[in-house]
Amino acid sequence: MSEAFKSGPEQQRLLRKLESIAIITDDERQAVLDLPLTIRTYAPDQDIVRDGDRPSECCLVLDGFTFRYKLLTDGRRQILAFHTPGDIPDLQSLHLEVMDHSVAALVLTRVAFISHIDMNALCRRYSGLTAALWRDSLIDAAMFREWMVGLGRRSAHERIAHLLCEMTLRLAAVGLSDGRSSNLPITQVELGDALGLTAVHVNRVLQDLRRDGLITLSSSRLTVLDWKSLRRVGDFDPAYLHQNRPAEAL
Amino acid sequence: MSEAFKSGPEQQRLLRKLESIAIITDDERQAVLDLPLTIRTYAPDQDIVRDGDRPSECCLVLDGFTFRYKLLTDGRRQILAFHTPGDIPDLQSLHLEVMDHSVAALVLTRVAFISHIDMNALCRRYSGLTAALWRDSLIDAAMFREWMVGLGRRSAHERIAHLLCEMTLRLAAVGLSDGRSSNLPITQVELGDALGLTAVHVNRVLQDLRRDGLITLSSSRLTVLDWKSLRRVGDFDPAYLHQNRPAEAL
DNA sequence: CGCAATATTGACCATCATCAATTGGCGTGG
DNA sequence: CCACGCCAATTGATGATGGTCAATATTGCG
Repeated sequence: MSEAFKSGPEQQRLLRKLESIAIITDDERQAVLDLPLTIRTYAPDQDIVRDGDRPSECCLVLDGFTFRYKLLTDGRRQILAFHTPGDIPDLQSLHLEVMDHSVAALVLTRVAFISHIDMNALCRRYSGLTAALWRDSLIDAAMFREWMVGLGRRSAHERIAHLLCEMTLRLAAVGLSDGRSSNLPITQVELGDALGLTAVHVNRVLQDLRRDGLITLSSSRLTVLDWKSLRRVGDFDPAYLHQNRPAEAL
Repeated sequence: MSEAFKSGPEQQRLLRKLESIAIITDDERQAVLDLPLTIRTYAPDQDIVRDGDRPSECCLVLDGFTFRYKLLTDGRRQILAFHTPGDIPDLQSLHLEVMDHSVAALVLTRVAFISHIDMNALCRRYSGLTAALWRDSLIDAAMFREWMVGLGRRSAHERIAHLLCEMTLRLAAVGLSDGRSSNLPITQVELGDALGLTAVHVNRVLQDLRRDGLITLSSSRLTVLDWKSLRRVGDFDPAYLHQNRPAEAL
């Protein structure tokens, strides 16, 4: 269930991510490729890191999906983010000792762990990598801000349309969508917990979106039939994703 | 309206903030004290940085309050955060070229600007300062996460009680509250925009909290009469603030 | 003293929650 | 191969939280 690698294809995943958010020099590239990783696999709904933990390593998503969430004392759950391959969902643990939320696998997911010690050594030697990782954590925060707008001020229809736009774009950015159809293994309960809605209401809104010919969504397959309308309904502007290359194809 | 300083009491404000979140060496301390600042003053509701801007400097709150917000196309507003003296509300602009939200003064506010060039030079030379600032931006994100939980999953009463707890604690941390009574110049409209509620509903909930003897709030003065109950109503756990010294006095 | 911003009140209503039951898809074991 | 079981999706009925609209009171302040 757990294996250590030296310079396999897993490091490449991290490298591609970093190169997508900053310019990486040859030295830095090599240092990333030399990073020791520990690979582990998680079942759906299994926790990877828990609220209150004091992690000594960060996790990098390799295959599958993860999500971050917080639980209220009475069991209500708020999902804070969904993560795709290349993401480091608990990067913040590098500088915040104790976790203020949990990270779990959404589906069967392969994860690579990088020790904080190695990560810090890397950052101390290469200020370019520090900047890249810092920037990554800032984009993370930018996505929280946009979700706050949805939770606070958007209607259920707007929120759902917005999320579908965001996920399609993000999956396309890592080659997991052609911008039209994607594998999106998120249940309606999870959508509700992410968007501050009940699963029942999510269901009804999805039916509206289907009826209006905007999307198709069944057995984990999302297809955007009418990108323009979906984008309009969700009032979606991808600026907050801070992707350098504009998604002109969409 | 704008003045340049060398090593005045304004740098002290920044230093105290950094020392509250990380250990700072003597060299680093001196470097912060030598930081060139530009001081400006803003009227209530005046924008300091705007959504879409490409700032070349960061702003440090000296006196007063600021808030960050996003506007929807139809005018709805979501307030993302309130900031007190010592905070750097747009620190993320150091690594994200274009602003994805705006920063404005809540009341008459004095702000110090630090150029990105100076900031980056400082970070390149002192990795401890980089870590401190990075950590600060991660605490910022942690607060967004907690607010997301409120917006998505808490009732109006819970949200308001939670915010009042948070503000009291944060103001106490910078010496602007004794933990009981504080100057909190936030209108009910602004509270609503921060909490995803209407001003009318905020008004009604505040009346409940007053009637139940939890707080007193009028003419910008908040007094917590029953901290324990307020904390219980808001389901408030300050862990997400990542303050090192626990607020045992409360 | 008199505006202008903020707070407050009342009546009415919409969105979304709650509760409960049913359906459908799919993997598994007999 | 099919029945069972489980999980996710769907449907219906009902209701509460919080929104909307509009008027009035209060407060701060020049």
